[in-house]
Amino acid sequence: MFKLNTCLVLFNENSIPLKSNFNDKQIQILEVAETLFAEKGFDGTSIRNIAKVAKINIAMVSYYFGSKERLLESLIVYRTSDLKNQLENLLLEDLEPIEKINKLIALYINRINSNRGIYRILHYEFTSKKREQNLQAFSELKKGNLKSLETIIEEGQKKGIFRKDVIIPLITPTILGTFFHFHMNKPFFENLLNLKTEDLYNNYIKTNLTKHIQQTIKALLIYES
Amino acid sequence: MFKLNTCLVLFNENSIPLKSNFNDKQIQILEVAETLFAEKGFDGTSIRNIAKVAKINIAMVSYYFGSKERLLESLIVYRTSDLKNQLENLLLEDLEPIEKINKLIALYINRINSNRGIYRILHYEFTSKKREQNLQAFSELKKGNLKSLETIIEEGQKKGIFRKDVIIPLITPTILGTFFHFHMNKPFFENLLNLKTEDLYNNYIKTNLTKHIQQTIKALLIYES
DNA sequence: AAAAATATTAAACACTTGTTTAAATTAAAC
DNA sequence: GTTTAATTTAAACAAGTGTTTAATATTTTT
Repeated sequence: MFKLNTCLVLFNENSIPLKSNFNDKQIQILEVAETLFAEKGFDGTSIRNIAKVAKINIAMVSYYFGSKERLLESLIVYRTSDLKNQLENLLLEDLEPIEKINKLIALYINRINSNRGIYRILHYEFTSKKREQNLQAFSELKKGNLKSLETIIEEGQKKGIFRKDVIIPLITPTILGTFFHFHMNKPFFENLLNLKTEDLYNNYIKTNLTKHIQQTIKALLIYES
Repeated sequence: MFKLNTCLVLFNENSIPLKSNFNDKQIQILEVAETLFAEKGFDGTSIRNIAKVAKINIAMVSYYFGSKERLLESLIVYRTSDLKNQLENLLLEDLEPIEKINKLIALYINRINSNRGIYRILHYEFTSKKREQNLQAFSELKKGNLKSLETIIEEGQKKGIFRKDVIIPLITPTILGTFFHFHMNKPFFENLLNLKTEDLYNNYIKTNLTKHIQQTIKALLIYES
């Protein structure tokens, strides 16, 4: 009588995303959900809320995704499926380690800033034990990203450019945490730094904030105390 | 017939907290609310939920705080009222600038880590426009904290120890953001760094994470490129 | 064009939400 | 000890929650 189309990304044995076959209607729902989840949180957003904005019937969410929880899962898959590849391509480029780090930072910040919604959601919907099940795929992504960073830094250490007493897993928190904390306090910094328009705000992130993070990580990796 | 005791902190013209006169019952409710809000978010926590854990009647929240929203306001007041003083005392200590910075970082991390709940709540319940009203008092706190940091860094710059091309308002995001991002991804790092018990986790924050942040900020402030 | 599969709908489901009420209990004041 | 005030309670309130159902409309396949 009816078909429940899960449409999740398929993974092979090496967990490389093969395809994410969401149809137009699903994508429409996903993008509305992304906006609302980011604005008001997962629990703060109701299905009726999503349906109204997306101009669909409330039953369509269950029909296309099964449940609200699985809508969130699908959203993560939809948004994180190609970051891995981008990072792996960066590794292969012919650049000095510090340049790779700078590019990695710029890539992270730009990517997160233009997919603001989903990363904000990831940043704090997945802390509670309740959602730890969904966390599996996300955890794999994070491990892969860390591996890429590790490769670059170890390369720099071998060349004698980077110091060896840094705790590599803590560098990601510094990069991403700086961005998130800035963005989480958007109204505060808009006011403090006179970033009256959305353009000014985004530009500040793309230039000053990115530069600050690059400067910080470079100093951390190179400075001899 | 009944008295509605708001019990908010009183501010004088200089917005210095005079006293926060919550009674025992209110504090009991506040601390349960803090735990639950931090665990499951504001919207994810129901009054019945709080009442059950705190072993009180559900009407008591409205009775003592007026509403769920005002319970959150009270919680913020209850938890943030003495940080300002601690920072101002640090400024007066007779220490080298870099030592002051290190102490400020340790103070921040320790304080946030032992009041984990409320800061986690502040970190992401106050981003949505919806709660911007409550944001006023919190914004004042942040401005004060920034002022303290600025004083220390400018002192170091005058002494010729610190470089002058750092963007001071972005240092707080690096300090706090690093901690928060680490803490937000607790399950991930517990697994990655083998922090099996709560003690091991807390100890890692108190030693390694704090050291990493101090090392990072020191490098940023001192390193000449 | 007929049949089958898919998409969409409004209505109902059972349940949870924050808040209020009015009665019952306990504590304080006189 | 009686009266007044403060606290606590169970019950009810209207509104909102995620999900399911069965009927209808649309599209695709034969």
